[in-house]
Amino acid sequence: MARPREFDTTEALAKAMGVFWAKGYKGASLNDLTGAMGISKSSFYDTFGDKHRLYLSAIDHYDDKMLGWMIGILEGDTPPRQAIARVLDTLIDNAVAGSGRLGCLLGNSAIEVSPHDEEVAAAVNKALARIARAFYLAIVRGQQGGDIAARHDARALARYLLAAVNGLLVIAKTNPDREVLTDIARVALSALD
Amino acid sequence: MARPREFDTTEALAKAMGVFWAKGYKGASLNDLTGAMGISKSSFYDTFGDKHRLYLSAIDHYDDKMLGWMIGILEGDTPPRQAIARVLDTLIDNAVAGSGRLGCLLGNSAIEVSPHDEEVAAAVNKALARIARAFYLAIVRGQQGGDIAARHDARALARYLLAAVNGLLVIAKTNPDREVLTDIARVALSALD
DNA sequence: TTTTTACTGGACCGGTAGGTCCAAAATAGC
DNA sequence: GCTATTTTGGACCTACCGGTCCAGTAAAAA
Repeated sequence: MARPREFDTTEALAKAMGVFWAKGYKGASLNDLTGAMGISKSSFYDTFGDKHRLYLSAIDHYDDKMLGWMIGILEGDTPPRQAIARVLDTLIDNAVAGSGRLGCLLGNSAIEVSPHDEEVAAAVNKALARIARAFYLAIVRGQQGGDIAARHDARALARYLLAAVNGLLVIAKTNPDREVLTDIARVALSALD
Repeated sequence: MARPREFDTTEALAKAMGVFWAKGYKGASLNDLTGAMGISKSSFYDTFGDKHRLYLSAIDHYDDKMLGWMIGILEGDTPPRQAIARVLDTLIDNAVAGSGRLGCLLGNSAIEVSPHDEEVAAAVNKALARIARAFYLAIVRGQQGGDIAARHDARALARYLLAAVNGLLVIAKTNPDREVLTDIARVALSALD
C-alpha cells in the first residue's frame, strides 16, 4: 500500500537515548538528535511526537534495554552479595573507562529534569523502582541464605543501595578516580554485613 | 571620582547562585539571572564577565557560604556520629519541605555540567573535597573517641559519606518521600558502626 | 505502468538564546 | 555649578532553538 519506513524505529530511539544520556535534555538539540538518529525533522516529528515525548520514550527504552544487564546479574546464579558487588564493580569500570562519564540516564534525569517535570519524574521513578525491586529480591534471597546480614530491613537496604549507586555515579561524573570509587563501593557494601 | 555601583556584588551573586541552583546551568537564561539579580545586562557583563564565569563564581560562592552550616555541624561540639546524623536529617528536612527539590548545587553541577566542562569540574571537585575533608576530620575524631567504628579507613569512610549524601539527594530530587529518605540515611549511617 | 499512499528533505517560522554597544543619567571632586 | 568618569537601561545583533509545512519522490498494490 505505502512506502515502508526507511529506518528502524527502535534503533533510532536507541540513538536518541544515547544523545540524551551524553548531553542531557536541554543539552541535546533537535539537530543533535536527528543527526544521530539519521532521520529528517519531519520523520522525527511524525514518528516520535516532539522532543519531550522522545525523552519519555528514551527513558522507557533505557528501562527496557539498559537495566537488563544489572537485573540479570542480580537475578542470576551468583550469590546475592557477590552479585551486588559485581554490579558496583561494573559501574566503576564503565565510569573510569574514559568513554563514559555518562553516569546513569535515570540519575541524570532525576537531577536535571524531574524537579520541573512531573511526567519525567514519574518515568524515572518507575525505572528506579524496578532497580530497587531487583535489589530487594536479591537482598531477600541473600538474607534467607545468610549471605547478607538481617540487621537491616530488606526494603530499606534496597532503597539504600539504589541511593548508593546514584551517589557513586555523581562522584564519578565529576571525579572519575578508580581509587575513590572503589573506596565508596567497599564501604557501601559493608552495610550488607 | 565616579558614580558608585548601585548594587551589592555579593548579594547579586547570591541571587544568581539561587537561580542556577533551581534551574541548572542551561536552564537559567540571562533574563532569569539579571532579573533575579536586579541589574541590567551591561552591568552584568561589566561585573561578572559572562554566564560561564558567573557560574564558576556561583559555585565558589556556594562553597564559601552554603557549606558553612554543614561544616559547622561537623566541627561543632556534637559528638561526630550524631553530627553526621544531623547533617543527613537536615538534608532530608530540606528535601521534603516542598520549597526545595533543589538538591545540592555541587551535585547538580557534577551531573549537568562537569562532564563537558573541565573548569566547572575542577570547581565542583574543590568544593566537594572540602566537604569530604570535614567528614574526614569528624570521622577521625569519632574513631579516636570510640564513637565511630574503626573497621573502615577514615578517608574511605569520608569519601563514602560524600557519595551517600549525593545519592540521597538524587533520590530526593525525583522522589521526595520522607520514609524512603530516612531508610536510606539510617542504613547509610550504619557504616559507621 | 499506473495509481495510491505516506515518507522524506529542507525551506521556513516566530521566539529566544547569549552577547555587544551606545546614548543618557548620575555622582564625586573641583 | 561644572566637569570628568562610570554605571545604567535598553535597543540591537547574530545564531540557534523547537516546531511546522509542503512539494517531491519512492515503493506497494492494481
